[in-house]
Amino acid sequence: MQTSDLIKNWLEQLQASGYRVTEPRRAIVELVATADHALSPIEIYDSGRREYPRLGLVTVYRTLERLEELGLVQRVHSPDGCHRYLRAFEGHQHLLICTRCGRVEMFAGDDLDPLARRVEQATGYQVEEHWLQLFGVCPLCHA
Amino acid sequence: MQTSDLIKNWLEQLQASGYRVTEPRRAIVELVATADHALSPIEIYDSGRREYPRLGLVTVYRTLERLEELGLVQRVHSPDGCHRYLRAFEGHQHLLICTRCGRVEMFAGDDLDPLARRVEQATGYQVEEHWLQLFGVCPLCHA
DNA sequence: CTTGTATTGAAAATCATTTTCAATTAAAAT
DNA sequence: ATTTTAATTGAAAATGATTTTCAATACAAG
Repeated sequence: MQTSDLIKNWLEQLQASGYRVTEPRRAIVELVATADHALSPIEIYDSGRREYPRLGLVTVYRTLERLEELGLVQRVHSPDGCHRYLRAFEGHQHLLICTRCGRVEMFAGDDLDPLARRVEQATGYQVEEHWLQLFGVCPLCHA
Repeated sequence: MQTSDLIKNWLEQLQASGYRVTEPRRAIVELVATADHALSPIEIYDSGRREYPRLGLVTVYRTLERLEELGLVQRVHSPDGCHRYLRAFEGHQHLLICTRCGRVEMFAGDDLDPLARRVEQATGYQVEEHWLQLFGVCPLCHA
């Protein structure tokens, strides 16, 4: 899919879910849908203001919330405790992070559901969320 | 190892690393070394004050920092973004954390290696480390 | 027992995030 | 096209977690 189509698609999904398509949302969607790395709310705010100067940080948070609801973005937990947001691909995705340059790759993780279910049975827990991250060195950093 | 020995051991390690053994630290170590679930700083503060009423929250944070340095506790990232601290165990363990009470179960390092190798081939990354946490509600918190 | 320094806790600062609320604006209804 | 109506917005203030500052305290070395 072309990036312009992706943006259009996200906006359509917002609308189809009963949300309005507004200028601030357009600016945020444009950034997040096309980003090649995970963005923090403040980064989105700063970049977004270049596109739409009246943008408020609160709107960034609220829009990310909506996009997460719709499964369009996924939250990334940084070791420092603050959150970043990444475009979600289909299905549940896990992260592979380069320990040298910080680049983030995603990979499919359906594999974990059987494990989660096995652990549920063994422990009696109701597993709600799982979080898997791999750390490694990306091909570019090998050189 | 007896819990009393564990506490003594932690305090000795603090001292051996050039840190002083103080009343506040004793109270904090007593709590964290013997806890059966991951504790948040504020929980440690509240419980710790029963043992040593003049305890300050700042000291809790600082002591946890020291204990983490020494590899005695490990930090656990909650989905809500705040941190909990857990006595570090030997070997590679994965965590299942109750999002209500912070109780932690451990399950054996069920082989993620095949997955890691598959991801390596797909991405060209050299995977060095993996980190898996499950979040859920424990049986006790269902009631 | 004295002394030097690590440690402490209260208060204030910082940082991420949420809430409140009056003004604005998208989109449905006319 | 214009009106209407409710969703949305952004500024400011509130919140919650964590960090910094700094003068007072207390551990442990001498």
